[in-house]
Order: sequence, then structure tokens, then C-alpha cells
Amino acid sequence: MVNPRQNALNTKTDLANRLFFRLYQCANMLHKTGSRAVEDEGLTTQQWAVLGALSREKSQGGMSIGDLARYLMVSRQNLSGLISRMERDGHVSVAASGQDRRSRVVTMTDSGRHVWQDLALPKIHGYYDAILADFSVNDVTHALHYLLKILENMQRLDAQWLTADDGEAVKALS
Amino acid sequence: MVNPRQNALNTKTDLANRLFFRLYQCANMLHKTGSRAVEDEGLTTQQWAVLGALSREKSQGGMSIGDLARYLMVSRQNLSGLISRMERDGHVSVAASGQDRRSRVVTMTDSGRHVWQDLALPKIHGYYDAILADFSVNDVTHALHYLLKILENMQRLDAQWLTADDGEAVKALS
DNA sequence: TCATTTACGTCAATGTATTGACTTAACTAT
DNA sequence: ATAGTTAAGTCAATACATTGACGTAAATGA
Repeated sequence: MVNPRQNALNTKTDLANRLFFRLYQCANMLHKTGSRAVEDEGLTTQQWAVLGALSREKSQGGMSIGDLARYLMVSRQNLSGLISRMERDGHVSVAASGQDRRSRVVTMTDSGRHVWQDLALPKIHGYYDAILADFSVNDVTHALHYLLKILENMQRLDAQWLTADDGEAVKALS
Repeated sequence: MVNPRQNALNTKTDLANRLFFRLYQCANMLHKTGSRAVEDEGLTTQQWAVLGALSREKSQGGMSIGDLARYLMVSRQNLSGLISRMERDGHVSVAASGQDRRSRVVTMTDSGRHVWQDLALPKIHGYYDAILADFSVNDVTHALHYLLKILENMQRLDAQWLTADDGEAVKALS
């Protein structure tokens, strides 16, 4: 006997539905379990992402709020508050830019670097091990590849929306 | 010549780092582009998830706040506010449960069902098409498989944390 | 039966995320 | 040079997300 609903199962739309639902759940669980992994250090998943960005060799000289926002793909308004809390907690310091008087440069403090390197990173590696325990290197590579493709397409859609919105504005003015 | 940093590249830890960073970015972009896809209907990505849950045949009789929270993997405190906003906007109605006087049952209103079926679903399918345009059915299947594994491991870690926390509480009492 | 425990929902505090509006500064194209 | 545009950052309003604390109701166990 064939399941009468079988036509609707395993179609691309049905699979897409399940994929995005799982991505939604993953997003919730990432923020919950990620923050829990570094809560003893007074960090959250988002602050972990900021420290990770600032700890790269490429950003030894610090990063501006705008650079960080673009890198992490969040709004600069959001970063503004996040950086304020991290400054309050002594993890980062903010200084005026010599080049651009509008810009403010965010750098890790010595304390922030200590928290990141010595306290948070071991916890984070333990977190990776726990989540990816049954993943082979090949599995991680493939999962990364798919996430990257989804991300690129989301960015493309976002960019299209921005230009379409400009078009609307222009149309409204004419 | 071998890149001196090659040892650090493509190791499982390095790949894990990149995977979780991309997952973090995907989470941000999902909420941004998903909400944008249904903004004309006055919905957000989260409200879309709620309507999707309530529209299943399985939940014709409605779902309690707690059931919804477990299904979507968010806290019931969060759902409480989300449902209030959706009730305010007329998408769902909340009624007392006949079985359990503590419980409140959430159901889609006729208006909510109209918004979901006739307005939001076409937009959502367009969103799926835009993000998964260059995915084969096989690609979607594999991506779904990896997300599911990550999710299962995150849930396991979450459950372990809960029992470990209980253990701490017990230890503190003894 | 009656005390303990567990479950359901909400309130409050805090952190993260968005858009819109605004100020200030840098850039750009006459 | 100067007007117009773009870019950097912040403030405000709103939505989403967490934990902790609380009141009420159901379930459990001696």
C-alpha cells in the first residue's frame, strides 16, 4: 500500500520546510548552549563571536563597529550595544580612530585576551567536541559547505532587497 | 613550499570553528531575511514558525504554550510573550483547557489561517526557492541530515547540563 | 488522605536583534 | 570650492530570547 500523502513527502518543498525548521531550531539551541558553554567567563555566544573576530591576526590593530557588524552580519546598532556591555565588563576597549574621526576602534583588553585565550577557548573546544563528536572531518567539511551556500544565497537575497528598496524610494520620488 | 600555517588549517578544530561561525551568521540572516519575507503580512520568522506548527493536521485541536515551546525549542517564557503579540494581532486565540486547568490552548483564528495559507505560504515558498535555487534534492537532503545531527547533539548537551545542574543542587543540599 | 513534587503559565530583569531617525564627518562630482 | 551623497556611530521603539521567581493546579507517594 502506498501512503496517500506520500506525494507530498520528500519533495523539494517538503525538504525545504524541514531544513528551515531545523535551521530555526539550531539557531535557538546555538544561542542557548553556546552561551551556557562560556557563562562562567561572563560571556554569551555573541560576545564569543566578537572576541573571536578581534583575536584574529588580521585585526591586531582593532576593528571598527561597522567592520565588526559587517563581519558578524548583524546591524551596527546591535553591535553598538553589545560593545558597550563588553566595554563595561572590561573585555574590550574603544578608542577614537586616527584616520577617520567618525570611527571608533574596538580592541581586546589584556583582561579580555586572558579570558578569551586561557578561559573561554578551552571551553569552546570542549563544546565543539561535544557537538561534533560523531562527525568525521569529511562530515564537518560537507556541513560547512552547505551552510556556506545557504549563507551566500541569504546574503544575495538581502542585497537584492536593499537595491529593490532603493528602487521603490526612487519610484516614489518621481 | 608548504604553507607554515597549513598545520592549523583543515584540522577538525579549525573546521569546527568555521562551521559554528557560519551557523552563527546563518542564524542572524535567517531571522533577518525570514522576517523580511513575511513582513507584509505583519509576521516575523518566529511567528511564521508558530503558525507553521499550528497549521499541522496533528495540532488541529490547538497546542498549549508548553507544547509549542518544546516543539520550537524556545523557553515557555519566550512563547508567552510571542503568543501575546500574535493574539493582539488576531492571528491566534488562546482558550482555557478543558483537561488541565493550568493549561491554555493556542489555536489559529480564521484570520490567522487566511494570513498563513493565502498570504504567507506563497511568500515562504518563494523564499525557499530563492535560498535553495542551486540545491538539488540530494543537496537539501544532506544539508538537512547534518543540521539534524548537530541539533540532536545540542539537545543532548542541553539535557546533560540540566541533569548536571540538578546534581549540583543535590550536592549543595547534602 | 495529605504532603511532596512536578508541571503550566506569567512577571521581571537582562541581553540580543531589527528598523527608523539623527548627528557628525568623509567623500564626490561638479 | 561647495553642494549632495555616502558612511560611522548612537538613540529610541519594538520584538525575540534567556534565567529566576512566583502562584496555581495536577500528579505522586507514603
